[in-house]
Amino acid sequence: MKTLLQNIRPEIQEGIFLKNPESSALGKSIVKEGVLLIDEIGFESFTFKKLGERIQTNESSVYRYFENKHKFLLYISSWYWSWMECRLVFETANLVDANDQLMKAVLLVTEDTADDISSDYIDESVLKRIIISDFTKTFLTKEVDDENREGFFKIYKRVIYRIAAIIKEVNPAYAYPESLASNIVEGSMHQHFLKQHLKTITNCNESVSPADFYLNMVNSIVIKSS
Amino acid sequence: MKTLLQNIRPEIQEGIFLKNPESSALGKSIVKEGVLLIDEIGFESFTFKKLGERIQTNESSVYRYFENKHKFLLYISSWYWSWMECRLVFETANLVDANDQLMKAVLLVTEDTADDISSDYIDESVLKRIIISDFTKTFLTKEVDDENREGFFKIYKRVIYRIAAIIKEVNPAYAYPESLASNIVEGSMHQHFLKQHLKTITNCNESVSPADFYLNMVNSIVIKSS
DNA sequence: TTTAAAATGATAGTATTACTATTATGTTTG
DNA sequence: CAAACATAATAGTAATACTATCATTTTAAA
Repeated sequence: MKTLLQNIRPEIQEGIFLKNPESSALGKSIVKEGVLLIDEIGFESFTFKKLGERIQTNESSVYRYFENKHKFLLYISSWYWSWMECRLVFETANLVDANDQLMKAVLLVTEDTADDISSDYIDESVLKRIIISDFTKTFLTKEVDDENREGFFKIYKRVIYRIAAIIKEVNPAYAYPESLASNIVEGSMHQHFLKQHLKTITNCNESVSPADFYLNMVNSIVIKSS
Repeated sequence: MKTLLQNIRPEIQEGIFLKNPESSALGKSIVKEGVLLIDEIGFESFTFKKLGERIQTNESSVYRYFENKHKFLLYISSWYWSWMECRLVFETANLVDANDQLMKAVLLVTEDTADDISSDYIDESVLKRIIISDFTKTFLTKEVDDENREGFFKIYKRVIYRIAAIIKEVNPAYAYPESLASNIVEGSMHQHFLKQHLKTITNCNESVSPADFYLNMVNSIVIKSS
């Protein structure tokens, strides 16, 4: 499993990058160190100038790979969701029971960290922190409709469709499979954030994880009523 | 009801503004037109310079009321949640049954728009659109812990506590009242956004509202199992 | 009604951001 | 070995995100 996923290269939508960062050492360094820098200083303070200084290259070289930092965030987000989609496929493939598939899928998208699998150059646990804090910023913009049309959220949406499909299989009568799927994915990121920063408005803590909360939710809504 | 809420002035946490915008005509104009401008051009493109031009005042005058646009967003967010808290209190006060209180509370925080009540100078339906697109940006920053310590999210958290309290009353055995409350509030904003912009990953549309989805959720999770 | 205080307006200035353009230098590959 | 390509270095622009200063207008207190 480890080696299998290690060699998977995500297909990132045309238009997110100017030049494929996978195609060169500099490109990989931009992505790897960019992720670390965003984690350290936050997306708002992150600039290509600072990244250039960090990896001892020129600002203009970074601009040859990505138009701007928003596109960079889209790139690493697509990377993350592509990796998540892979894991969803692999880890539910061998499960015959739809209920088991649903439990596994919900666990995967809501669980704390997944350091069991790691790519050669991107630190997934750091990436996950960035996704929790910054992923919503990729679509909470005035350009969301244009960018959606260009397919920039395709992989993310595919993850939602996949979970919704399992929900439908478990309970075909349930009226809101897509909403529930998007609520679980987006909501679990929110609960992770609250657990770290606004602890009083969540029940998640060291002993209770967002996965517990959402597994319970899915059980009550989809499974028990079926 | 209308007149009652019209006269309510929200208490905004010390430190969010430099000078109370409620204290002058210019201050009110900054808030009123600032809300409209953010709605028109988006929070990312919004600047105090543009706002100054719009209301024919100087950029520096705007800076006398708010340190920066992040604080401005915090201000209008506090305003919104303060108004929501008021409505929660008023509209559940006369309900004796906890179940009814919960349904009403969930309806209030998740429903489409609430143009039944309007303040003298802030357009609530426009404000709600901004909250849906931009509220999460108030806390998805590196400064969230400092700002939380300063009480900048106090009113928002109070809204969550209130809903969580009703959940507990309806079903004291339920293990995740705060998480469910924060999931409903945050999640409904997300569903509203999806309904507008990423329609394929939600079941909400012209005929199905986020309120339907969350009322169903609450019914399955809290009420039926109690 | 005067006068002092407070609020606003106008102008200027700085550092940083978010880029684009140009040219030089190094590095592959056919 | 040369052409093509990638990167480095430098410079430059417009906009952003402010701060400071000082003049003018408004308001409120004596």
